[in-house]
Amino acid sequence: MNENINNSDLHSVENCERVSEHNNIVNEIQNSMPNLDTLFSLAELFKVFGDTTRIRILCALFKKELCVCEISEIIQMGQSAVSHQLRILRASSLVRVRRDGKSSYYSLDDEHIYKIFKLGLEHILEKGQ
Amino acid sequence: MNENINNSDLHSVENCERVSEHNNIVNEIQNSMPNLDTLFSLAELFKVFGDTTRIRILCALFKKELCVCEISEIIQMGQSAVSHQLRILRASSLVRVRRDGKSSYYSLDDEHIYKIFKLGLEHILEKGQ
DNA sequence: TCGATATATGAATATATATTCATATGTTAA
DNA sequence: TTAACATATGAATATATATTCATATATCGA
Repeated sequence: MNENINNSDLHSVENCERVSEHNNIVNEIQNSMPNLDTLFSLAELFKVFGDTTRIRILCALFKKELCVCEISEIIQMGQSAVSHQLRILRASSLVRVRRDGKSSYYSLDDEHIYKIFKLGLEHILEKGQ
Repeated sequence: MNENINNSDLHSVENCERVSEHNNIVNEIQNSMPNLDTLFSLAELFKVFGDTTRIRILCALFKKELCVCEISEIIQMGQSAVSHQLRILRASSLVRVRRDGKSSYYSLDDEHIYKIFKLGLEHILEKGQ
């Protein structure tokens, strides 16, 4: 958790050199920013994308709906690990499940995923990894 | 690190019920996926977005170039913490620095950031946080 | 040069989290 | 109902990482 904002721990960074502008700039930008809850949720979402196993699962699901054991084989990871990660993806509404007999079939639950994925790829292609 | 793929540790998930299709599906999708290095880099990139402090820094920089002590005040975090996070943002080519006298001025280094940010916001608005 | 300011960074610590193991739950077929 | 299969999940462990503290580096003015 990185939400432990503790003013008393802050170093005494009062004002830097551009004194007159300084406070105006700080206030202006503070007011323009989304509230902390929103930014926290946003970070939580990207955290879900920030794991190779989950990225690989999402990427596999771009093609088609898959059951857990198929995902497990495709990305060469144990069933348990895959299930745990699918739970996280479910909790973020990135995938949905459909039960059919003994199997659970997972599919993407959001049209933003592919776009985010693609923008990320463009960034690393341009800037290098 | 989550790259320790160890086949010998995998459970004996050989085939699920749809036996005939199974191997074809697995192969087809494995072939369609970007290589592991690319997906690893992609996860690394999103990991950078997956922290509230860094998201707040990026969000502050949407408005204008800022020096470290301004960022520190805007997001109400210590100078050291901010510097550490800026280093990570720099390493991912998400921000760039310009030195001017005693201050370092940071700005966004990528036009994808805002788009990714926006898509993420759309997701949490639709799906709830 | 010296002191003040701004930033950067190594080390330590606390916290978060991914994987594994063991096992529970749920489903189907015999 | 029992056995086999598919998936889910709690607990433990190992690893990663965010923040803080102390301190180093860099720039400027007196």
